[in-house]
Amino acid sequence: MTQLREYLQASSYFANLSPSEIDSVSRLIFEKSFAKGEIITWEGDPGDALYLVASGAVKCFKTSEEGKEQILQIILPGNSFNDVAVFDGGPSPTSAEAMSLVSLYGIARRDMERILNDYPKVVPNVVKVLTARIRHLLELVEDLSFRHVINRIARVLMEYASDGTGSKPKLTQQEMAAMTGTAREVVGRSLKTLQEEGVIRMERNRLVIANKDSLQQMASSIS
Amino acid sequence: MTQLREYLQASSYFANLSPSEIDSVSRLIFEKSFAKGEIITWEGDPGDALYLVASGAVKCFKTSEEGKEQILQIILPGNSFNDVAVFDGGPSPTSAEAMSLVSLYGIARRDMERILNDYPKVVPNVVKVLTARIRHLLELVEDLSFRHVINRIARVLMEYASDGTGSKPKLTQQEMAAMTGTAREVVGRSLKTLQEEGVIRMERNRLVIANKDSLQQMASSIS
DNA sequence: AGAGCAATGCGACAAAAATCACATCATCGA
DNA sequence: TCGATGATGTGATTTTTGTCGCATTGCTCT
Repeated sequence: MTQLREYLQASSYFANLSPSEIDSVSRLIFEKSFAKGEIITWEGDPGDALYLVASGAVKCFKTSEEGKEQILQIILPGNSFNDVAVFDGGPSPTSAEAMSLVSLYGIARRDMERILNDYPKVVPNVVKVLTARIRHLLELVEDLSFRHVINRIARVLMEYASDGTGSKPKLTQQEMAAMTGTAREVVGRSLKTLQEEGVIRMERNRLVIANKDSLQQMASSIS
Repeated sequence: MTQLREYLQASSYFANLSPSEIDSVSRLIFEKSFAKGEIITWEGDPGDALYLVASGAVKCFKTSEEGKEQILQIILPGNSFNDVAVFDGGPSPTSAEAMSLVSLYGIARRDMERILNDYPKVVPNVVKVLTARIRHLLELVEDLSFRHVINRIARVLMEYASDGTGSKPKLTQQEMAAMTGTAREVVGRSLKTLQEEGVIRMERNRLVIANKDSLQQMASSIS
């Protein structure tokens, strides 16, 4: 329980609440776990609850009629998903799947409404989370519209290079493809190219950034 | 002035305020006009003010280093832009340009903060505007990632077919290209294809939807 | 009316990305 | 330890999209 309170204290939604307020909020939270590969929410489901990731990683994605997948965001510990549907009452715009063993803190929609009402201090936080989401999506659009696949992949590598905390999951080529809106084979070939250019290196089945500067350059350049 | 109050009464931000509250809000608003082609906000500018479109049309877009343009949204009367930067205090993520003679109602950031503070009833509206923006961007990502150019164009045609109110501006091929993330020539070819298939028709320099059903089908299909 | 400029039309070609078809490699359970 | 399954590597080929170059057309502003 103390763990939960500490988590809330550090979360983007409740960072500025007093200990006693945190305490009230914590009483509304339920916990839930999912095994790797399990679906947490389906696109189109009603947004019954908002989830905060306590541990593990969750991917938010859309699926096309033809089965292609586009990952919109990988949610790491400390961040939330399913916010949009909870706040506007509409159907969830994306599906969410556990990328690893995941444990979540959930808040039912009703309770979130109550919290917003009772603790107006939370409002600016909500607004910040939503605007951050918008900025993130704008970047994704920019990526899809302006950059070539190899540059998008460089960006993914920059962002998801393991930081030692182990919170960022190792990505498969399939997942990188879903993040960059392309096909798995194309990712493989791009990685090969990056390798030939000495930007990255494969070490015993592990991808290592060999030249961070040139990767950064690839990540920001357009062509 | 009455006009302004009526406008606010109907706007997504202030719809549920009482007449006297609307009155106070209206005193904070300044008016501004722009000629067709004028830039209203540059990407990267501080978000000093939020704008509501009173008349005309405004395009929000990003520009790549190479000069390619991606339109994110066309803002028609009743809707707002520059919200994100105003609410999170960061630089504006997009540029905005007048697509026609435009008149705007502006609210300075400070004043918007004050309004949010004084009239908590506005909060849910803000949240709704932001979530709507997120949903719209998710659709754009879906489009860019899943659909071919010709299907995206069909969607644009469906959405921007003149509705008789005259608020939707006639789009050039260049603009459709910027909306669908492609090149002008490709738009031209796609329109030609749609024409050959009898889906649309060109009448004295005016594009007419000949078969709404098949256009709808093109717009929703993936391949 | 005509100059000038923006918007189009269109063919030819280049480039990027998608698709197919397999072979190979890793890893994780039983 | 041995399959089975999932993840990769890779060539060949097709589709789609992007680019170039230029001719036309249409509109706007004197």
